[in-house]
Amino acid sequence: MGTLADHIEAYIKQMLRENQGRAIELSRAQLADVFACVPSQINYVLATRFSLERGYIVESRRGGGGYIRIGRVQVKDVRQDALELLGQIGRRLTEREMDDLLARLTDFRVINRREAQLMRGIVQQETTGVEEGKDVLRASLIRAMLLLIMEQRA
Amino acid sequence: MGTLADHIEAYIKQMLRENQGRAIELSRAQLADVFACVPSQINYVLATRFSLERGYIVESRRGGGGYIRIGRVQVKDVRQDALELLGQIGRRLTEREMDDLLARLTDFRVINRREAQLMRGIVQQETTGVEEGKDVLRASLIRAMLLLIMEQRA
DNA sequence: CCCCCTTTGACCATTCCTGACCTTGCCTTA
DNA sequence: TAAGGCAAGGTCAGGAATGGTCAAAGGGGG
Repeated sequence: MGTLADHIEAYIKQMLRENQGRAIELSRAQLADVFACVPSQINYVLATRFSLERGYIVESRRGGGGYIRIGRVQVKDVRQDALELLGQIGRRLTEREMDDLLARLTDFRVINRREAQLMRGIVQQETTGVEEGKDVLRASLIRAMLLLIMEQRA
Repeated sequence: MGTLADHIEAYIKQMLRENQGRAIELSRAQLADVFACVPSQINYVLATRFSLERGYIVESRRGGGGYIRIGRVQVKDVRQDALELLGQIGRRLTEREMDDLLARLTDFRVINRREAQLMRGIVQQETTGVEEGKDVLRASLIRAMLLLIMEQRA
């Protein structure tokens, strides 16, 4: 049930939860030791699961006393933030951008896992077979569905 | 009662039953091995027998640790009619047809007035400025939003 | 015989994991 | 205080493990 990367991701998120969402600090080498993997695997996890698009901020320093600090982007109101993100979706939205957006909204509890999955499924269905403008259609669909969800809950 | 596709379909449905309807996870290559067929046959079965319209959600991931997850969308009987209506939406949907559809759905209390109005607004917003394929986009948007609403209520 | 559903296979795309090599920062010591 | 050493973390490219797509061939019922 999951790759090494998934487990490391879960481990870090657990740490964040235990720290009430405040930023945590860790050592790359130590974490790699915990999971018995090469240190660069940690970078892979950070790059793919804790990107800015997904709502995380990662800073680090090299050299003696080096560290990696992971925090979440601060938002006053998640709903407001979500609306802004929606506004920022341009005319086009790639699959990756959609995944990042949905992951972020899920992490921030704007939508739940099931809704995210469903939206992915619907977009999948509506875009297969479409030749051109897949990204444009995807942007439209995601905007429509998210707006609908958020307005319904307002 | 006969084709390979039918057997694979039955096999997957059996797995779902045994798992009490909770989502199951499988490996495309392994399943193909079980039935001694090419992996893409699995995709065929998924596409033809486990579509959203039929009440299933399929998500997958490629690469190492890849998987295919199949879950059920819960649709109550009340919504079954609506789902059929949805299936009847063709590739295109004029504004007039959309209005008729929303009116019917409102009459049958599948959605309420506010939701109908909201959907109209969103469709309006997403289609203004679009030159070609407005009806196609409208069909897509309405299908997407209705599916979302119906599943949320399941 | 024709049409539609099935089946196959060649080719493609994505994700993960590792290891070699690079950069940065601090500390010790001549 | 300059040089060298040690202690972090960063980059990148490659290989392996999966799943996806699409067009063409196959086959069975009307």
